[in-house]
Amino acid sequence: MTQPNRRTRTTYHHGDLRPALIGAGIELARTGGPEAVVLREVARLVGVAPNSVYGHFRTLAGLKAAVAQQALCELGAAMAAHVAAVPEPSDPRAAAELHLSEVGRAYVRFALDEPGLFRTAMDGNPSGVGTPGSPGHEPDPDTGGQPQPDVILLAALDRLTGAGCLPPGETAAAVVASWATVHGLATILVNLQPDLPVPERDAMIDNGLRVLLLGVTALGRARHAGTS
Amino acid sequence: MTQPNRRTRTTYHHGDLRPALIGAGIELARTGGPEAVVLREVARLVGVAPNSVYGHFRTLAGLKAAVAQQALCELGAAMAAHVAAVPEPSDPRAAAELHLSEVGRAYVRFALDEPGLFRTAMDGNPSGVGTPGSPGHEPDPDTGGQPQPDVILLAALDRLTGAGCLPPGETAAAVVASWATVHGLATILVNLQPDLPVPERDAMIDNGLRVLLLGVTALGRARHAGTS
DNA sequence: TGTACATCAGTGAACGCGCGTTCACTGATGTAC
DNA sequence: TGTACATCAGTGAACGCGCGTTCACTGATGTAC
Repeated sequence: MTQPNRRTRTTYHHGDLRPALIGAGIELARTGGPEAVVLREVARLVGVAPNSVYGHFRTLAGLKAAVAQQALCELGAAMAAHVAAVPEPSDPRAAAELHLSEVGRAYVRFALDEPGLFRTAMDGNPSGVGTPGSPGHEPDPDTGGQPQPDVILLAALDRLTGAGCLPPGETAAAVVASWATVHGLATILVNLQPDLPVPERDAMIDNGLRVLLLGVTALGRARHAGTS
Repeated sequence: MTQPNRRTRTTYHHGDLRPALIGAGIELARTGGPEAVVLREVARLVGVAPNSVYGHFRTLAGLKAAVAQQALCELGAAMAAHVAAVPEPSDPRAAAELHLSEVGRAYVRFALDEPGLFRTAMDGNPSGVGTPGSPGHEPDPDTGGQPQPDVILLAALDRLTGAGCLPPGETAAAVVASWATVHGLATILVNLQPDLPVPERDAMIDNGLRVLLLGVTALGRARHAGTS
């Protein structure tokens, strides 16, 4: 947290300022959310004059966008790690269903573990995360090979389709329902119910994911009826 | 929007300053969200000295809380109005299902129609809205008889239970799933996808609500299996 | 009905603060010859 | 290998701003006698 400041540093040039600024922004965001990412504080943390930020970003907004992008990457990485750690049932249908469930759980868990980063990722990020698969969605260029949350979700749904649990024509519905459920759970628990005891909180997550899964898998059975 | 300012006003005393401050706060929140509710701007709008606010609120946070409470009331009122305007199918099961669906739609629609107020209502409002029916939830005192969003949702689920579409033991699951779906839809559309074309947006809402309903009604059929 | 006086509701001016951003600058670095 | 010089990366000081809050105040109101 304490970086070499001008006094401490031996070199005049920092050498790697841009990533250092983003890193400091991440630390501030982790603790205090997006509104804690303040130019002067970032510079202070890195040990550099406030205006030196302008050598690397045109404006504070630029730095904040980079920090948000980074936070989003951390979300993606956390999801990938969580999912990779869950053992696979042998039954392919059960495996596909559990997979979706755990992708969602990972999303919510990240929001709870890192509320500041979660809020930052969702802050100045109008389309960094979004409706995956919606028309006009072009892949973000500078993710550095990190798995993106929306890609992970889409993969989980593809797998469900492959296992015969979800008709291909209903991917859009499954995407939006999954996304809404997990994002709703996350924002409710983080912003509206931050002090909920852990058992209640976990029960909410379990219940939310359970109903989601029932709904998504029911899409296949209800293809004929027009319930909208 | 232009209130009598000190020049315009004939009386020295404003006479009704507290509600006028809240009202001005609401107007600012409507346009610019919670961060637009700024003490000096509120006072300016009402036509009163900045410090006069302290006669009615101990601090800016107090005023903002009152504004958030008011915004929440407007959400409840909008939901009640929307639901009242939807014609009832004669079949009680269909009616109950449509009812829940429309409660959810009203929630999302308010968020889209009044994004500033929606964000304000959800801002400094850790438990004004929440898990209805969760233990420790005491009714808010000064709602002035307005229907509250969580009460409306609970009523919709009760009705579903009455129609035999939802086992009583699964109310908690249905609550959290409904809440997460509609809150997720609302925050995604308002914060992350603000520029989505209307048809796509409406399709997302329809799909989200459709899957929610499938999931909730499936709770009855799947009572035996332990999918969690 | 008239007057003294406590209380109420709002005023005016000022405070200190931290912010984002701009300016002209300087120390360090690397490349060409 | 040595030196001139353009470029790069960060410095230091200052700017104007709008903010929330505090202070001592004053005009208006209502009640007791």
